[in-house]
Amino acid sequence: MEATSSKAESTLQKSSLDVHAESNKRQYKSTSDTVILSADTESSQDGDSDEGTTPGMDDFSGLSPYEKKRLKNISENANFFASLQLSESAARLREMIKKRQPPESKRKKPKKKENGTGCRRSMRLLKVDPSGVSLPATPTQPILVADENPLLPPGPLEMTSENRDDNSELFKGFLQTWAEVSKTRSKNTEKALSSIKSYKANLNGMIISEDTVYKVTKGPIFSVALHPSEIRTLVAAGARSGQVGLWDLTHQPKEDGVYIFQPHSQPVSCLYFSPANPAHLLSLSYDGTLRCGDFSRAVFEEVYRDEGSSFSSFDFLAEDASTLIVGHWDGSMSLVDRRTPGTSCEKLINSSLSKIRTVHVHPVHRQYFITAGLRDIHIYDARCLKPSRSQPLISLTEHTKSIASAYFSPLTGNRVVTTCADCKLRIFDSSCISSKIPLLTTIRHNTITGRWLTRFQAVWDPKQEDCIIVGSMAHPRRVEIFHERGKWVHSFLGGECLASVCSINAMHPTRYILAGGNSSGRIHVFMN
DNA sequence: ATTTAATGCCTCC
DNA sequence: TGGAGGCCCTTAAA
Repeated sequence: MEATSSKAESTLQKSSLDVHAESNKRQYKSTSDTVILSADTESSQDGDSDEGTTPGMDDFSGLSPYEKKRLKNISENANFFASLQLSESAARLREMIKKRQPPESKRKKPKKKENGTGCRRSMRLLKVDPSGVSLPATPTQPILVADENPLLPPGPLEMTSENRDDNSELFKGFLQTWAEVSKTRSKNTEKALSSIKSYKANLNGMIISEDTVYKVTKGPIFSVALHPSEIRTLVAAGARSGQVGLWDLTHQPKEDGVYIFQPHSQPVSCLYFSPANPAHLLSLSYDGTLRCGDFSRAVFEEVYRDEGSSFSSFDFLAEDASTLIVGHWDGSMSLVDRRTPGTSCEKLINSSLSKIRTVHVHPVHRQYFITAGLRDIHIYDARCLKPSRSQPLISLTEHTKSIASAYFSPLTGNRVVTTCADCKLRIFDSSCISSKIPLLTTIRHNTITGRWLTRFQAVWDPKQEDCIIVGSMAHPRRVEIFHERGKWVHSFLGGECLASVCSINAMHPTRYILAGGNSSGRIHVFMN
């Protein structure tokens, strides 16, 4: 750091010196208009201003005393005039600095790299044809784009592993596990609500170890899904890089159980196993596609594509996963029917929300779904959606800052939990959709994750109707569970195994398994 | 004016 | 020594 600051200092000095030199030069020129310089002084002038003074000095030494004196006088005069206007130019300079770069004077790094695009943008978003680009950095540009935003073709993509040999028998066995375990999973037993006491006891039995922490994607994790299998522990993670990492924790050593894929070119914002067939993993992305990873066929099918859009969140409207609701960043929504051929469909414009971060379907009354936008929470009836200007049934408007998420409680849908940038988690009573949705509880919780960490989203434990799970900034690092009435229930602490912030968390629907993803691609699993 | 989104650098092994 | 891992403030743009 010392090196960089001194480097910056030296460049700063250099630049100011350059300015001085320039003004001096200018002064020399202006004096040369009035004082006629002889031909041999011209070389000294050039040497002075450009190449350094030593050659000029050598020339000086060869002159007569009279000429030396004369040149000295000239230069003294010039310096005098220069000094007179120096203050003026210095003031101008200060003003320029003040105007042009106030951050630079305060802080060391306002902005770093300025390539042709200014900021990272995919070529697709820029609407630039990758073959026909003409940018200054021609040789590096395609590599950069290939690294950061590889353009993925429409249609199905083969499951080709990014990290390991995907032609081996091992890989075939791996996929087979994910495809077959789905069929053999036991049916959900009675979803009886545990008492808080027994629930707490179960949570206390969940542990983390070196074997249950592993890096499964490159870059920050944006979404996590736990496979419903009760036999194997299978975790999927979606990353900002567009990667999807799959981890079968039953493999030892653990690196043998991880395969990484690249089904998307931009962040994977939402990831769910199909409730109808857990051999299907649906992934949604900012890149404007919704894909379905089919383990039995080793492909990522394209379910829905809208080139101009950026998708933030989706959910299954029908329990058979045939119809979906997709939320867009720009506030619009799409109804997707997977039974109709083609991967595009009618888009439903929603004028009320300027942005959608999450959508979630009511677990019982599946015609209702809830959206979290910039400021407002809306609840819609899917049957009453119109191509343009769909009116929500209910709006919650009490959030004062941007909302990260809103989810119905998993079994009855009688509660809604929201995560807001005002450092409050709110629980609402949504047992009566047709009337008011009263606020039940407010939980103070630091939700300011800063620039480098994925935002928190409080989610329900799918098997515990009254408890929410949320990441935390607290030290030592932890994942918290709160009761809907606001009471703290449990903190998942992992000592050396949990040394970072788990922003995105998912709990197994029937077992006591928690998967938390951090902002460097690591998954942390607590299990009993 | 206020809020949001952005994404580089330090530490440690 | 280099690279992976972890991560707040701050700042520019909206």
